[in-house]
Amino acid sequence: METREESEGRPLDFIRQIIAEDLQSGKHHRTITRFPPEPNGFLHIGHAKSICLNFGIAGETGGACNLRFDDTNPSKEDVSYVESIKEDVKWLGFHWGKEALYASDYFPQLYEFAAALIKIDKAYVCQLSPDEIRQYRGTLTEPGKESPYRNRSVAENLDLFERMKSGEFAEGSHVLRAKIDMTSPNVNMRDPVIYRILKDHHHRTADTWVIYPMYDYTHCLSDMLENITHSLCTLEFEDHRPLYDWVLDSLNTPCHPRQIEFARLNLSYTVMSKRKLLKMVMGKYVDGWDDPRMLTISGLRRRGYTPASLRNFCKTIGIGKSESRIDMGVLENEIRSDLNVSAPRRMCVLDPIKVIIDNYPVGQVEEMAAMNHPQNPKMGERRVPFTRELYIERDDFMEDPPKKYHRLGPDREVRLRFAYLIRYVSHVTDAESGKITEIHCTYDPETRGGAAPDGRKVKGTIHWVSAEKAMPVTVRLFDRLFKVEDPEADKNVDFLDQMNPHSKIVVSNAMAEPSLMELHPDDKIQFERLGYFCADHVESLIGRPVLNRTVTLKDSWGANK
RNA sequence: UGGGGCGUCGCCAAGCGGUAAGGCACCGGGUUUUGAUCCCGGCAUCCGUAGGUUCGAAUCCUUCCGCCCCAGCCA
Repeated sequence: METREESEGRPLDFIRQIIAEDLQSGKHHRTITRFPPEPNGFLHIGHAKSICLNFGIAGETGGACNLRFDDTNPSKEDVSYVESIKEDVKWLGFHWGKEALYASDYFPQLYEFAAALIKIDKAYVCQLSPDEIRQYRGTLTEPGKESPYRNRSVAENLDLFERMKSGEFAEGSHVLRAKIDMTSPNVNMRDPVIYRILKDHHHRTADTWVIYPMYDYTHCLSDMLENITHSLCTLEFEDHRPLYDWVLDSLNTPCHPRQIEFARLNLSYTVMSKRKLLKMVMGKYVDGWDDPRMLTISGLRRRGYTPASLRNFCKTIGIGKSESRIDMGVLENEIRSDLNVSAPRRMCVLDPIKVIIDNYPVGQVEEMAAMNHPQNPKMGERRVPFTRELYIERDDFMEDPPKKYHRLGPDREVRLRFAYLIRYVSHVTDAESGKITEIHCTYDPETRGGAAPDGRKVKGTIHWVSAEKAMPVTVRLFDRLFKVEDPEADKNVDFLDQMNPHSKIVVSNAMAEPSLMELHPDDKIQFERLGYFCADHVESLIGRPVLNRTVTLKDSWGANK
């Protein structure tokens, strides 16, 4: 019973249950997991799920989690990716042992294991062309047939494999195959290729090797060499588990990790495959891997998400085997609840309309005290200058408002947050454009700070900024990258055609309160009534912030409009 | 029509033979100088389907249905 519950009383997922049992039964005394990214792209939120799982389990059970780069395909991999991956894992708040590991470090051992497989007649060099290999493999419903090279002698195989390694043969001319069963109903077991010739420059081993081991062969042995106890991967590898086990069993290794598969993460209104993300980056559909709209770790970081919010998100969605698509709202909810307690409040007007307080002295400036957080006085307050001419949000005035509209309109009185109650007098409309250019109001001097001595109620509270003292800032409003919940649902439509053309709106002349002068890159704030924003850590300077909208506030009014 | 998986509230997800947790969303109500936050309440007589076993089933057995993955010298 105890093993099913975490300290917080949350039930254990099926993987943690298995591990708890293994620990209790004494099968293992310490768990070692691993996070094995291929350095061929940036990490995304789906990887965060795996990272939180693997590092999380290690942390909870006093074990360890290795960061191991699965770098067996030099044609797709690059050092720049290993750097970004390390940075992202660290940023998420996790630590790997002594140093990062690389499958490529095991190439010499892997080669020896392959030779050993040949010696026990469980691997052979095959000279069928890629095309022929496919034909010989059979189909899902028909068995394959054996390669004519399948029954070479051990000596000949050893010689050929050695010559593959020495670079004697051309790419594609020879492969090493496991000798298993061409009639297996599991296609992965029909003599899978375990080594191929690739004359590419490897980011770590340079030109030392011209033969590279395949994933199925490499992964299990790497796990074994690192004494991994539980090898956690996604569902599509379920069919590969027999091969994982076959390699280790055939080599009779001293350690045999247990592979367990779980469902990968899908989120609504986005795509998660690295291939597709790469396509968006290369095709300039977004501004790079760390574009704030991207669900990459670096994109989310730049957007203003915190490590804790991502970790909480992963905890919330849980681990299971059923394929799911999580609503974006769940992710947004996590960052809101984090920023709600930590982000200082500020005021900014995105779409300014001028308000003139007719009875306020020209040239007078008052410094209004504004709390940095309504529920947390410890966060202190700042002063916001109030003057005769102000800006309010164009949305906060309506000529003919409905009853339920809690803002400014003809004959209405509203509160300017932390300032005064103001009453509508008149407004001016530009004859040509029909746009309202200014609104005249009067203020009640008795209501300084926003409270009416007579206790009268007003329609609502709106944010504002002094027209003279405001600082113009650039604000970017981000929205979901895709128009549809599942951009991959329709196989006949290119996912790129489903992108949301309005996912990034740049507001270059928003008006912010002067305290934003002090904002540092990466600082996170809430603009009252608008949402959470952060100073873009690439493009901001102190005194000249570029703000990214992380997420809007919940809006029960906008939703009913 | 080969093999491997999965089907519990709109979206996730507990449940492990004793009579359906929780979160998000949604709907009410209260507080509020952010239509935010916070608080209170509501939200599956039912667990893809049809049978069976049992005193008792979402949990065990069988049938059928639906969905996903696999035929890279990618991972």
